[in-house]
Amino acid sequence: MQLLIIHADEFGYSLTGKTPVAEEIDSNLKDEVCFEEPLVVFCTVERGDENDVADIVERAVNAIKEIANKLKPRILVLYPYAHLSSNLAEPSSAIVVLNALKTGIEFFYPVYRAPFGWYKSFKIACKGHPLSESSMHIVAAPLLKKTREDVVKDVESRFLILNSDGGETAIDLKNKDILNDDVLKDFPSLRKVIAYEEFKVRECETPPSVSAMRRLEIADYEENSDSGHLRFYPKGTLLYKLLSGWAEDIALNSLKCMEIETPLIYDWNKSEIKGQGESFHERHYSVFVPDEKSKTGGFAVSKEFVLRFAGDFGLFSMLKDAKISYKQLPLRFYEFSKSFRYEKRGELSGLKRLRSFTMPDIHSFCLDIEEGFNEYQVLYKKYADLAEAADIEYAIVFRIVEEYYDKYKDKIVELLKYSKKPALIEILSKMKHYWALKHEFQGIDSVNGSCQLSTVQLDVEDAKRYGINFISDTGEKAGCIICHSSIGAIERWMYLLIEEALKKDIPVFPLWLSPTQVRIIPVSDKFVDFAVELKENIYKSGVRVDLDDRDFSLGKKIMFAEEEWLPYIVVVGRKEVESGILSVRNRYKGRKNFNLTSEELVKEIKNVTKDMPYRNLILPDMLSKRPVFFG
RNA sequence: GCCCAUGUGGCUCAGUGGUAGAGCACUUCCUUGGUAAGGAAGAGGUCAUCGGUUCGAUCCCGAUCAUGGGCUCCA
Repeated sequence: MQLLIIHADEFGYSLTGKTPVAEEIDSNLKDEVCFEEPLVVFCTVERGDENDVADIVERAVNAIKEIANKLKPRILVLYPYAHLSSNLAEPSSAIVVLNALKTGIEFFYPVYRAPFGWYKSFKIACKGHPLSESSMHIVAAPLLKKTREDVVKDVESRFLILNSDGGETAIDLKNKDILNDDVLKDFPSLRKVIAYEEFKVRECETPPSVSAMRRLEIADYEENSDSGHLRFYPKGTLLYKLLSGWAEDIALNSLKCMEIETPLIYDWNKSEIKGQGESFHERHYSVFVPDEKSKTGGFAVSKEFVLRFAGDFGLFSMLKDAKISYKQLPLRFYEFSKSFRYEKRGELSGLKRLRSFTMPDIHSFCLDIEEGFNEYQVLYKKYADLAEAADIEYAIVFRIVEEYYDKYKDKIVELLKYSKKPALIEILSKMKHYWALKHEFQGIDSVNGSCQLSTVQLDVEDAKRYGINFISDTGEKAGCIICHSSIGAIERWMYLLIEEALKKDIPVFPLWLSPTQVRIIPVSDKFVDFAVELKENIYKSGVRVDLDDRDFSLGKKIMFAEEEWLPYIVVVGRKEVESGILSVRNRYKGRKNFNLTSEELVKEIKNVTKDMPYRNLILPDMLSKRPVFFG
């Protein structure tokens, strides 16, 4: 809310016509009014003010009261004035706020409110003394966290385990013995998540991926950046691109989402941005811009931007302005976006917890809960497919408001059937956040820690809050049901892929994600020509293949390949040149050697990686041409 | 942010109140090999940074920064 307050000798206005948003006024009211010795409060209600009318009004009333007490005007004139801000509230909510403000002021001062939405001509004679003019920007308190805690205080939750056959077992999370209960005996992954998330059981070990990500030349710390911003070497970049490619494929080819791209920085002075920031505990990066008017340099005081801390801003802002008909629903959008959160120093951890991370987000805007739930199921299944394809350990946790659980339990069971897993269900006595229902796939690392990957949230409130409406079949505005979802941060997938590999005796990535799929090692440089030809042939079939042409002994080159977790190692020498049969070491089969032709090898690889994204190698395929990034 | 631990060549680590050492990697040479380390030589370090104590600090003390763990928070 923006206020311009003027202490005047005289103030008068007359109505000259209606604007399209004019409020109805009492016909008895005079068209022309004049006040002596008033305090005129020009007031602009801004978008976001309606979120917490009581708070914003209280603040405005206090500010006005403070000035009025000093100046002792005869009357206060509350004058709706749209021109103090470029970020106006909806007219209907502006009227609500203005009326509340009038009521608030009436308690201590006589007040007159000019009509909203009329063209008016006005005359004002400002007194001109130092206190006679002031302006102020009233924003809601940064108290959201507290108020949320207050809201959450009387939300009760209970937990149960829901099986894919619909069977329920209530569990008491006050009692740690549940971890050894028979209910969890057959579901070790779910047990780990409950232990880690609910009982805070910690192994106090460093996840081995923290050093492995560097040793494998996937990711590394970047000393010239801030903590929590990593650099990715070519192998890490390939992993990242493959995972992103998968996310994109789901979004664009399978779900036919519209893809958008929105800014990375947003105006911190906009109330909707600030409002969200507060719910993230103001853990954002601030971006200041140079003050162009300043001759001595420095930053513009009036401008502050934030690096976005979630992916929703751009999309929501775009849709707020869009004209949407019920006939177009559901609408699906995809955005691949980097988010920035200024996490506390001690919260950062390898690839698990970063200050910048990448989220491929899918949002579906739906007609009603039914349609929302259909979308929910579609998204859930896609994300479950990825978790299976990436071959990582995960468990499912649902969080649901009681009434929705009663109504939609069957649909959840359907999803659990699809996943062939049970889930931990948290049932909330009432709404705690904007969602009525959400689930998380909790990935599990090699030290029994867990972290959230994919999530889908059925949001029944935000559309109203952000003004995302569609026109219904009766021609009225209605709020959408929003399905928020993300496959999860790409960096976290990388984290869990490395962790999952390290749980095994012979660590290895899934073939479709292996930076190099086949390594060819000539026995000596006499066989390099043959090896190059073989490499070219395999490469043409769409397999990531490279060739170790360095001057190391055979044994050493094998060792290097093993340390890189190479899935297939092909040694070529005189025997292979003569017979055309390759000796292939297969890491998925206990590093045993098999005799295959190159066609059979390609066929096997193609078969295993069927339907998965593919990208070419993004490193030189001759190892002698590759720099050593680490070690 | 708080508590604990760590910081020595590109990597993994020894070591000492009198300014440093190994293995690997790197460069050059020899070796032309059959499934986890063939051989030799060379080059590489203000011992995280800044202060303090000391005749003298990489070592002792303090602060800062970075990394890991716990709390808190979270995708």
